[in-house]
Amino acid sequence: MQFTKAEEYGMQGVLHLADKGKDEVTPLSEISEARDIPEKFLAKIFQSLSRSGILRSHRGVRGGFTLAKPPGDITVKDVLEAIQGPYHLTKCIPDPDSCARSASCAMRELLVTAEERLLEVFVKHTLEDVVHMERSMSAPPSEKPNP
Amino acid sequence: MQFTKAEEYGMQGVLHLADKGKDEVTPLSEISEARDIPEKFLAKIFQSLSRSGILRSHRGVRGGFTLAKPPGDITVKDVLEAIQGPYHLTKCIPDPDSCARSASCAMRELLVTAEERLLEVFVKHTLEDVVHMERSMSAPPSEKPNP
DNA sequence: TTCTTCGGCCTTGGTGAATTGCATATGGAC
DNA sequence: GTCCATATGCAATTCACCAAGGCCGAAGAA
Ligand code: SF4
Ligand code: SF4
Repeated sequence: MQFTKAEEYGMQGVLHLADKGKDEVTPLSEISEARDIPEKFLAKIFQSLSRSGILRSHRGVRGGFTLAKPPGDITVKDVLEAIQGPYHLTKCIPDPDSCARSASCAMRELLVTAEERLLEVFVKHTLEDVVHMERSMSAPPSEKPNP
Repeated sequence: MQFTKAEEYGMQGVLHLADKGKDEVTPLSEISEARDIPEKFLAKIFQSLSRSGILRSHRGVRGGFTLAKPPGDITVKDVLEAIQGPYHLTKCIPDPDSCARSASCAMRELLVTAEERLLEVFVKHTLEDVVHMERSMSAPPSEKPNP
């Protein structure tokens, strides 16, 4: 990365849609206000996500966006990579020829491993998982009932 | 990250020292030439490493740098953090107050996990390990003896 | 003393992140 | 069929930081 605002906002926006159900069309203005995201910025991010087939856009009055697939079929990695392209700690990882030293570079081996560990976390969680986590975090009603 | 040039160069430089043995004083000029690193840039990086107690500097004729500790006592993470400060995917990880949403944000939980997985790799490998890997990679003499 | 090497500070150019603005296209509501 | 809300596309701006280079001073061995 670094984890950019675009990724941050993009995830928030997609989670907002996932939380509302797959087929509820929601305009940018609502998401922008609810999650406190600059509307024009979010528009650009959602365009990337539409083109990647993660969102579906609907123009015209009462238009907006919906998820293109069920939340359980979209991983966090799908969203992040749709926003900022494939993530790599160094360019020598996807393209060993970019560094003359790569063939005998031990650091590169380490970086490949590190990158794998990082991405594993994002691959193994779908939007459904995250929404579920979010709900259980924000609503713990039986924690300490009033005496 | 992103993995910056400073980290890249810093690791290369430190590995060069580790490869030569703990107590061999080596000037910037040699490292700079051997590993193809801009000398002034490397100088700045090594200053940070000196201040962090990873390197020791020696001024004057036949001066240079040495490791301050045995290579087995220095982890890759030590070096990387000395160069660019503590690594965090987002600022809400070390400082939850920086985001109003942090208390009920599931993404943050995911990011904490992802960051841990990434750093584990850097903590578990010392310079000694990496130098050892490097040697075994660049010198496989018994792989295919001449017929 | 002298020469070598590091130390600190300041400057520069370049790149990309994070916005904002405006003009255009689309399609549902009426 | 007209209107208006909405997305789409492109341009431009601002700002931060990375990468590098230059200059002079300090330290220290010979
Ligand atoms: S030196 Fe190693 S880690 Fe650095 S760019 Fe080259 S191959 Fe990659
Ligand atoms: S929304 Fe969640 S992940 Fe993003 S900064 Fe706030 S706490 Fe961190």
